Amino acid sequence: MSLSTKYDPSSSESKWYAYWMENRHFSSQVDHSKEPYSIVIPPPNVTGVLHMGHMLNNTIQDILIRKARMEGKNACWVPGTDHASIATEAKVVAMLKDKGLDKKQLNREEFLAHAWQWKEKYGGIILEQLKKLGASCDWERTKFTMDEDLSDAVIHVFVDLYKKGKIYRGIRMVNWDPKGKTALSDDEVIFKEIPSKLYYIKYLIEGSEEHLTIATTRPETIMADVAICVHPEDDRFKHLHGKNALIPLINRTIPIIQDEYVDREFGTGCLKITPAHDINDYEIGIRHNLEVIDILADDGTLNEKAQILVGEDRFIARKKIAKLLEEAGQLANVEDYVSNVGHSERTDAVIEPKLSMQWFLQMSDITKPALSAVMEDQVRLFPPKFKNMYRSWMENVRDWCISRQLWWGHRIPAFYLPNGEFIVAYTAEEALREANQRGDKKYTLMDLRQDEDVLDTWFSSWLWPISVFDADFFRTGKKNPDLAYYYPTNDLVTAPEILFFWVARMIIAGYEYLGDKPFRNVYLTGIVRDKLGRKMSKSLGNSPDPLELIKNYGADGVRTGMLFSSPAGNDLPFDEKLVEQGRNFSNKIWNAFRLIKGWEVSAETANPENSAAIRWFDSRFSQGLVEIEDHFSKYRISDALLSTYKLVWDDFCSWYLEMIKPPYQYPIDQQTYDHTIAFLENILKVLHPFMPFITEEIWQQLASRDPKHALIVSSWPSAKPFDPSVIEQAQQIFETVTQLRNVRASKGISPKEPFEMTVNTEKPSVYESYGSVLKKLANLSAIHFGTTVENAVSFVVKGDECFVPLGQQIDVDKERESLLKELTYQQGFLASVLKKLSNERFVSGAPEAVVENEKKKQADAEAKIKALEESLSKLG
RNA sequence: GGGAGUUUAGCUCAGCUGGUUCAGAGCAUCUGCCUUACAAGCAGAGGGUCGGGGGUUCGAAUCCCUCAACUCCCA
Repeated sequence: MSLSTKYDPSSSESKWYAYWMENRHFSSQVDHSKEPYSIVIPPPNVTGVLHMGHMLNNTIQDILIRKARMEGKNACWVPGTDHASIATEAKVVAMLKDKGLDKKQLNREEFLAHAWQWKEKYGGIILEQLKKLGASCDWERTKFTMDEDLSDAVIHVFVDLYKKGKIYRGIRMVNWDPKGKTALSDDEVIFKEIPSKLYYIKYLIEGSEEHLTIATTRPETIMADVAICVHPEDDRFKHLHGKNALIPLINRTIPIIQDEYVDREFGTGCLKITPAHDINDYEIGIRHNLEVIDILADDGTLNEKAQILVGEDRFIARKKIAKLLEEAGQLANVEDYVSNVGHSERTDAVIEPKLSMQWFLQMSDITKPALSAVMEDQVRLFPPKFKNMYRSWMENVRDWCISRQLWWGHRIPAFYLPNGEFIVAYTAEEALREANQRGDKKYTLMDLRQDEDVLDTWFSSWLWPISVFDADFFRTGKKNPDLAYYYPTNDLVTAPEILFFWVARMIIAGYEYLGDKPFRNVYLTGIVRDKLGRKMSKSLGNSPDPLELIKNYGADGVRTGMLFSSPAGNDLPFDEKLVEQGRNFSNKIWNAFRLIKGWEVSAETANPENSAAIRWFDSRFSQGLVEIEDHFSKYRISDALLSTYKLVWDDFCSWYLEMIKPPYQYPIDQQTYDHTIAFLENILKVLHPFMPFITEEIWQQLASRDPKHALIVSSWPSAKPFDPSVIEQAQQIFETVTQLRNVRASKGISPKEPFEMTVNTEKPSVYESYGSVLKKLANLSAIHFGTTVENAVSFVVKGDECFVPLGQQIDVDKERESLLKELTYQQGFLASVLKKLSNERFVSGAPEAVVENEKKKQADAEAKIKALEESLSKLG
């Protein structure tokens, strides 16, 4: 036989993936004779490359989809990518910069041409990488959130929600990057501790000689002040209520107001209110109906509203104004201070809070069905602990800011007229028509100016479970056959960090547009961390390269390795050891196959001695399968894998194969061989979702099969009813074998030296049917039945007393000691059981089954004690 | 500041509505083996009183209170 002792994954992986693709095993079409089972992939960014999080996430999806496929369902896993406005635009800007091009020199169309070029070149990389992992997506259905039809869907939804009155424009404070001249999302802002100064500035109270002093880190913004705020309960300032103060240098009058927001302990207890340049001040400004004065231009210089230092950069202005204040005698003091300052992830510029006009989706009503769907388990979260988080978010949700100051994305379909009015319409033509119906003025397309902003990426991906099947639905309002058949999808597998950003919003869109959930179950994976518990990230460089791992350990090894320690919702502390374990498991399976493949089959004889082993494994397999199915039904994928692992390694390899294995160079009988092949085939089926490549490889080597009978489309095994006593009996034999091996190991006797064993039992038939097994696995030369043996080591298994005569090798004192130890334990056990049973309140209070169980324990313990006492007396 | 979660063997985790002397699994560790399927392996063994304290109960890892540590979300 030429099979290597080591499984080599490299050749079979590409071979079988190509085979599955060629035979279109991943593809799915509407077929009403079959139950649909669908999953939509959480679309990775087009900028993305495969990282460990994707590996975990997509492995789980692939396991679910492969199992469903084998269960005869019409399994459809839709892949795709999302356009990731911010990340992609940043990439493209960086790429242009490398080419010596500045985004500012390009117009929108030119920039987008570059962006699409970039997308065509790099956008598919991550999907190709998923294939290496074995992902059985229906690639013919691959979608991209900026595909023409999906883009149309987004625009239709925007128009629709606007017409329903759910989308509005409003002012909002954004993170402004004065260097990049763009707004940033909160995720793109990095906070750093920066040493700065706290300036104490004196403001004159109007109509008096008195001053009050405020402390600020941003003296350059005093020209934008609109009030001074004190705490209403603060006795130090009660006499100032209702008075006004004068801003230093420019002498503008501002009111002194009271608000509980003020921290009396911080600084002087007086707060200057600058709504245009601080989010908290902005909110106070709204509460007190204050005006907003914005003194900063987009590039971070002071504008004419500042009145002084116009045109100066904000940091230079800060120094200059401190000097001016000092000269005017209005700077009381300067202290060193460390403040937490937001910086742009990309330009490192200090972020400026800036008010700007944005588009919002009103969330108060639209979220209601989505909240109850999860609370009432229409959509089930795994693990369910996330329900709490989900609820608190949905109950306190704020309106969703859906506009972004970028070019790459879905451009907002709002068209402005020269008079400042705007019209939301699907196309410019429609907007024009409406504009001309509105009034007597006649406009042309040239008069319309479309909003410059694009929509938040989530505003397209929230439609994903609908639009991948039927993007036209949003236009036609009629479901196409795909949507009618595959929606709602079955499972969604994603990370808890985007439970709100994405999952909740998909549920919202599902109910808003189809009146139904987008998926039944949401499996939330953990975050893959390194050994030190840090999140894996490119900047830390602590993430292994997934493709490298696949190369070294095989895709099957990596898949199982990742799952070994990955219960739903728990973080996964990644360790290459896990992947090694996965590889070793592949190897174990491979070698079991090598053993079986190497057997010569003799047609003539059946070997009746193997029938007990066959009967046992048949039962054990069904038992194991029930356990595995149970784990799957609860989305405990990791536990399902571990149960499979033990079924294969311990039960099939370590026990079953050892039991039936013929001696070297002897043939195996036909009957045992046939059963063994059938067992192996079932095992391959159960393993397939976890380890698709090696199982298909072995499956195809076991017999020549046509594509219709490939493992990937074979039928999932079903558990047969089994007799638990078969398993119990085998368990007894296995324990006996272990005890016998233990005797050898503890006494330093070679496994090659045969033993004779005498058993004192009431059920000799068990030992008779497993006689050959016992002899083979424990190297017994004979099994006798009897009640006593001189000079023997003895042990008790389930009430049966076993003796192994060892002649001179036996140390009577040691034997007695170990028997006594066991006896003491059993007596203690019995005592505790009896104590319970003699307790009136236990017997009357506990359920009958529990009491019954205690009585059984009593009987077992008594039998064991009796056997042990007998053994002791025989030791003399 | 508000809310949630976690804390069980060296590591990662199971332990459902309290009931076997209940303390489990995998990995790691230790011992002995290259026994012709597999040293990426085989056989055997050791290891925790369930974060601390208190309570309820015939009985608590499991329920309640409290303290502590860690994590996350929101502000």
